[in-house]
Amino acid sequence: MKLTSRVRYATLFLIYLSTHRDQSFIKVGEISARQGISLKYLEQLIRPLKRAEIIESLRGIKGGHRLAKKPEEISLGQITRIFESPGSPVKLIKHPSKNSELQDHLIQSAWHDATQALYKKLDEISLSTLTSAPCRSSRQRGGIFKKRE
Amino acid sequence: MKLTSRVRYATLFLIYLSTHRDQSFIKVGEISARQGISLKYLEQLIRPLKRAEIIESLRGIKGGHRLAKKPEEISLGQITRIFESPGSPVKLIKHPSKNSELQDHLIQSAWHDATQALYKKLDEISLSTLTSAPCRSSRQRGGIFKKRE
DNA sequence: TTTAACTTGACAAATTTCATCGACATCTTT
DNA sequence: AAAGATGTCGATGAAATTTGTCAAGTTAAA
Repeated sequence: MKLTSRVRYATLFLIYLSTHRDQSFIKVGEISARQGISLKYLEQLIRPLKRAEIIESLRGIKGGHRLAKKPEEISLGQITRIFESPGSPVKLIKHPSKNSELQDHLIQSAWHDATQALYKKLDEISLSTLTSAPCRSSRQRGGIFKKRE
Repeated sequence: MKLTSRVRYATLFLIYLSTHRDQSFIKVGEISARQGISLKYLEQLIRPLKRAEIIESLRGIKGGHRLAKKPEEISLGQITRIFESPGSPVKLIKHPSKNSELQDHLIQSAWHDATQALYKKLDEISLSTLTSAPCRSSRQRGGIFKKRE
């Protein structure tokens, strides 16, 4: 599982589209400027979203992007998987050792289980979950990003 | 939230230590070779773990590493936070716009809530959860890493 | 005690990937 | 045709990942 600015930017972008479904076809520059995201980079991230048929785009002076699905049908899990590299994310195990294969594979699958639990959580979180969330927990606290001393 | 190979490697390493608590002081090369992880890179990842007092190390010919805590006291959340960059992970919002600040902040905090939900999940998953997991769900299925068509 | 073997620890360099930026082509409305 | 938007391609800088060199600590044998 890879969770970098790609999925963050893409999600921010989709949330914006989700909360502006009335004004169809929104321009990238609008979101880029207001959310502080690089315009050209965001444009690159939009292409995979379009291929996945999560959004649809229109060129021209009145062009822009809009959601191709309902917000409740788009989950963080989908978005994350879109930006996952197609290659095998779990490396093959080299075995200079002899009979300890079972142990090694168990370790790999332990990590596999962890990511799966995470994906399950991500699949539960949809755009509508995020925008109309009643369970806002820590808006006023310092937040989850405390620095370590 | 940043979830890259760092936390994957570190977790794989810690799981190995967790399942070999009888043989105290395990060498990095052992894990590196068997899990297919770059030796020198893994050595770099071990240092932050040591600073966080999750493991303790010993040099010399009989040296190596071992857990400094019980497996149930070490969570994926801790590991992830250790490798988080100290800088602000959520960008400040530039405002060429006028009065739409509320909307923009809501979008940012929506993402904030999502990552927080993830961290909460990560905090629930400890090393002992992973190693002695009775809830192995999809060992035989294709797994979570299906490619998109 | 000395030496050799083997380990982690500290840097540094090289390579790949991520993120940003720029130039130009393409599409669509006016 | 002109304007304003997306789409494609390539270049650039920063960060992540990999690899290499050497110093320092620890054990065991000579």
